[in-house]
Formats: sequence, structure tokens, C-alpha cells
Amino acid sequence: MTTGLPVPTPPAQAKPRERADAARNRAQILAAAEELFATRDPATITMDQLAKAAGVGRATLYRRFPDPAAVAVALLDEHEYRLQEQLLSGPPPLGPGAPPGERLAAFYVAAIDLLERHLPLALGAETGAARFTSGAYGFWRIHIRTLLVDADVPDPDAHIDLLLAPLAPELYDFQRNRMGLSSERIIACVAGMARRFMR
Amino acid sequence: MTTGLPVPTPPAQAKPRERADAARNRAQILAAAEELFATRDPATITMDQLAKAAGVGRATLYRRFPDPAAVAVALLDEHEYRLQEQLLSGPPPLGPGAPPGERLAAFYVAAIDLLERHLPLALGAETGAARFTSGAYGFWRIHIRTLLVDADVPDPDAHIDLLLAPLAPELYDFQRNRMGLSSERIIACVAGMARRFMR
DNA sequence: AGTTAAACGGACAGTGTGTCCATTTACAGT
DNA sequence: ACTGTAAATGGACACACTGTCCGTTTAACT
Repeated sequence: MTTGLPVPTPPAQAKPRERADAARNRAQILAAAEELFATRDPATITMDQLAKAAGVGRATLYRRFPDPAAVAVALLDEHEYRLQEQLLSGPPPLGPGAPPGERLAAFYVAAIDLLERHLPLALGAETGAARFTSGAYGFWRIHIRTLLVDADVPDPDAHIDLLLAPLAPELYDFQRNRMGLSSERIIACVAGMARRFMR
Repeated sequence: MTTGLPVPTPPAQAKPRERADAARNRAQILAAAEELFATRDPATITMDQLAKAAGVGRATLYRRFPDPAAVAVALLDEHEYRLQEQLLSGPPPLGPGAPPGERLAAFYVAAIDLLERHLPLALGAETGAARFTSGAYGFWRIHIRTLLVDADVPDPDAHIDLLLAPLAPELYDFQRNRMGLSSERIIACVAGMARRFMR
């Protein structure tokens, strides 16, 4: 659930089924978190606040999530999983079939759309350098690498993270809210760079 | 001192001259901080540790710096100021005279060199979204904007921060230390993108 | 209804924060 | 040199957050 990657059913873990109270609390936590991250500054949210808002004890919260960023990641994963499906087997230009430059541009558009709709969560998921260690980031890296290889770009590995850099949530937040750029303007700019880059 | 920008002598502030003990403590703080940031994980350094390491009380430290990131910024500014001078009036291709693509490539090389030599400080300076509010970042934005205008790139303002994104310290740290890329490889890649981008 | 294991949440000790204020110290003017 | 003044210092205080422990509650299965 943390990566969204199509995992081939890990060695038959007998799943003891989640207890009803546990499920209820999990739902309460996620609902309260969605609300909190949208309201307060995502960078300052504490386990204390999350537990209080969800109406559960702190230990209950710690049972599932190690820190506030993990809660945001759980909330995000759900949305990012859909994008991953589109990339793997959706219609072109997002999915396979279109030329690499078009696919890259389409990926940027979709990723920025995600960012636009869930920016507070994306910011909350970024405590420290956690961005690079998230499962979604790893998936994106693989996708970009494929596109680079398809386009015969030399030294694709050195390009991957450079091409993902424009999607850093804090950067987007800065451009959008501090510099006053519209999401359309940013999208146009990034998509243009993508097409030009892939020749 | 916090921006390095050539400020035109702010309205004759009668500068009461810094007391000797104050100067001594400032030096101790900066020296101890340089050491600490290089040793421990820059993201976890506290005001407590800095004060202890410098041999001063915490209140003394708070008198000058609001948080650990501010100490790192002060340490970095000194180095970044030299790069700013080069950009403004140094020899081409870093300074004026070369075509924009070459200047952009040279800027990337110099900035990454700075990052390579002071990565712990750069990481320490990034508590939260502080990166974009630093004076050095503002200077870089202006510089990049000039190059974009020179190269007749449409909508330069939307491109500025996108072009600066590859210089994010956490990104460089990831590529360098997590992915094992050499600094030369990263430099070559970024400089190549710069030339291609400016046509 | 009874049993069992999972889940819960109040409480605790520890760490870091930011500010206050009594004391010390450097420097200028005599 | 001496002294008055304002700046500088650092220990202390009150508060917030952390992560874990453990006695108690509760769901689910027999």
C-alpha cells in the first residue's frame, strides 16, 4: 500500500483480517488528516494534532504511522496509483504508443495536475529528504528512464532526477503561490521543455 | 550580509561598531557551526548543539540567528558572494560576453562546484521551504532571467525556477550519494541540457 | 457466555524551543 | 586611570512534541 507498485502477492501472508475498531480508527485518522493538511501549514503538523483531530490516543496513531509525513504519503498513494496505471497501460500519449517526447510532456501535465489538486498533502509528505525514498518517486524514475532510453538520450541515468526536479512540491508551491504563476502557465512551460528536450 | 547583493549604502545607519566580545562569540559560533554541519546530519542540528559547540549560552546564539538554518546561510553567503561577483563582472563565459547558452552552462558548472564543496551547509540551510527565500536564490533568479531574455525565450518568468530546480541541494545529495553519480557526470549532463535548451 | 489476542489511550521521561532577566563586560567621556 | 552606561551574556523557566510503556477495553471466534 505504500508503493502502489504491482507487487506479485508476497509469500502467502495469512492476513488475520482487520478488526472493526481498527478499521474505524484508520478511517477517522485519514479523514481528519486530509482536513488538517488542507487547513494548517503542512510542514508544522504534529502527531499530537493528528491524534487529537482524529479523536484517538497518540499511541494508536503511532501504531500505524511513524510520523506525520507517513500519513500524508498514505493519503497521496491512492491518487498516485491511478497515474501509475495510466502510465503503464493507459491510452497514449500518457500510456505506451506515443513518441517519448509526447509521453514525457503528458506525464508532466498529469503530475502537475496531481500536484495542483493535492499540494498540501504533497508538501506534508516531504519532511526532510523523504521525497526521493517514496515509492511513487521510484516508480516515476523507472518510467522516465524508459522514455530516455526510447529516445536514445545518452547517459539516461544522469538525466532521470534532473527531469523530475521540476515536480518538487516546494518548487511548485513557490511558483504558484509566491510568484503567482497560473497552473496553466507552468504546465505549458514544462511541457514545452519536454518536447524540446527529446529533440 | 545576508544577501550579498550590492546594496547602495542603506540610509546612513550610524553603525555603533561591534563590541569585541560580540565579535569573538560570532567567530566562535561560525567556526563551531562549520565543523558541526560537516560532521553531523545537517538536518538534525539544533540550536542547543550549536551553542554548546561554540561555548556560548543559547540566548547568545538566538541574539544573532533565529534557527540553525540561518547559521548555515550565513556561512554559505560568503562563498556565494564570490560567484555573484563572477556572474556580474567576471570573464566569460561566466560573466557577460558569451552567448546565453554558454553562460547558463558555465553557471551550472560553477553552482554545482559550490554545492560539491559545501553540500552539508547547503543541506543545513534548507529547513523547510527556506531555499527560495534566501538572498542568493533571489540573485540567481535575476541572473537566469537575464539570460532567458537575452536568448529570446518566450515567457522567461515561468522558466526561471524550472532551470534552477536541478541545483536543489537535496536533489544533488540524492544523485551524488544515493545514486552514486560522480560530480563530473552530473555537471556534464546539466551543462549539456543548458546548451540544448538555449537552442 | 467465555476465552483470547488485538487494539486502545493515558501517562511518563526525555529533548528542544524561545524568552526573560539578573549579572557581567566593553567602551566612551571625563 | 576611573566611572557610568548600554550592550552582551548565559542560566533558568514554561511549554510543546516525541516515542514508548503498560494496564484496560473490546472485537471476534468458539
